[in-house]
This record gives sequence, structure tokens and C-alpha cells, in this order.
Amino acid sequence: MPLAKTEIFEPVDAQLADTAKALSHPARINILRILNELDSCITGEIVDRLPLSQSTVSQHLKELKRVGLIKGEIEGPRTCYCLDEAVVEKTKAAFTKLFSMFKCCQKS
Amino acid sequence: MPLAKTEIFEPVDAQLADTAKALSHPARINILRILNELDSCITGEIVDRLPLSQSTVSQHLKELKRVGLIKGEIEGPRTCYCLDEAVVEKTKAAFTKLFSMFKCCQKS
DNA sequence: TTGACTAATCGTATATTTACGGTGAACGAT
DNA sequence: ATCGTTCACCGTAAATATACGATTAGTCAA
Repeated sequence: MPLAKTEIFEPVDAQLADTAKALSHPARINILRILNELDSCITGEIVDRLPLSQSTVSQHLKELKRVGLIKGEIEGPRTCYCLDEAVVEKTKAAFTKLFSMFKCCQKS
Repeated sequence: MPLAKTEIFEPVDAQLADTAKALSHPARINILRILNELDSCITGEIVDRLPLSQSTVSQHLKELKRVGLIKGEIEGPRTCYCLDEAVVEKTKAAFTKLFSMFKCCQKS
């Protein structure tokens, strides 16, 4: 990408697009499912449940953390991750708002 | 990316991630808004409304078409684009389902 | 048929993403 | 103090994504 023209657009759309980017890999959606199921867990536990290396999973966690969907808390030698419920709810609201904009979604 | 490991994951997540990828650029979200507003329009009209070149817009349209969110119909020398309402509604449902999975989104 | 117009595609440059193995910092236990 | 464990981060390689100008194919009007 030769120059990210992302700052030219509406902040609302830029933000939504950024969050969509974080959701644009199945591993990351999977991680969200895992964290929702277990409430909170250690990196290693997520690694065990995914067919990816530790370093790759760590990168995916970083991306989810970047957009705020998850929080990581250091507990001794481990890091304990969990969903940031406030951000998850806000994200849900943002997508709901996007889709409720469409005329075709207002009929039903 | 050295080997897309995307096929290892659940088809549901892969599909959702793929659609999220299409939504992961503000220009593409903008295009969806434009098509929703105008019901249908020509490529050139979209180009006029975006701060991007014709070829770049064409690429974004191609990506949206790839995941089915929009349809393009050739009308003489032009192409007329519009939302694929069925796919938009299905996509809305898919995201709603994802977010309704979260415990924190069930409380409210 | 020629000329103008539209838009997809090609080629190119650059940035980002995804994946991995390896390293190292931080912690806890012995 | 040393050792093992955990995991973030580095470097690297390959694939994709984003952007643009230029080209091409197609259509319509004159």
C-alpha cells in the first residue's frame, strides 16, 4: 500500500473498517469465541486450541488488543486474556448501526 | 502470508472473516453507503464521490462483488452497481449471530 | 468508420499481513 | 543462584492489499 488514504474518510467509517480488519481472520474470531467460552484464559491455552504456532497466536492477540476487543493482564510469567465487554458491546452497536442504515434491512 | 491457513478453521468463521475483510476499508464502507443512498449507480458516480482514482475504486468494487455484497450489471458502456439485498441481509444476520454469542451482549 | 467515453484490467511500487523459528525478559520454584 | 516455564517480540519469508497511471475492450454517437 502506497500511502494509507484511510485518514481521508469519515472517522466513523475508518473506525468501523479498523474493527472489521481485526475480525477479518478466522483465527481471531476463534479466539474471541474461546475467550467468551472460558471467560478468561492464558495465552498457552489459546495456543493449544488453535492450529497455529505460539508466535502467530501472540500476533493475533496483539491485533485484537490493538482495537480493544480484548484485554491482557500479566500474571507472573503468564498473560491472562479476556474480552473487554464494553468494547465488544460498542462494536456490536457499531455494526448494528451500519446494517440498520441499509434500506433493505429496515423492511424486515 | 506464507500459506493461508484459513481453510483449517470452521467454515462459518472463515466466511465471516472473509466478509469482515471486505468491510475492512473505509472506502468500501463508503461505497456501500453510496449504493444504499442512490439505490443504484454507475462506477463513475462512485469515483466522483471518492478521493480515489478510477482504477482503485474499480478494485474496491471488485472486492465487494467478490463477497457478494454488491452486484454489477453492464449497461452499454457503463456498469451499474447496486447492493445485493439478500446478501446484505444475510451478512447482517451473520454478524448479529456472532455478537449475540457473547455473554456480555446477552445481558443487555 | 472514426472518435469519444466508460470502466475493467495490467503492470508497478510500496505497505501490510500472516506465518514461523529463535531469542530474551520476567517470573516462580527449587 | 539456577533452572524451567511462559510469552512478547525480533527477524525473515512469502502472500496480499492498496494505490496509481496506462492500456484495452467495449459501446454509442456522429
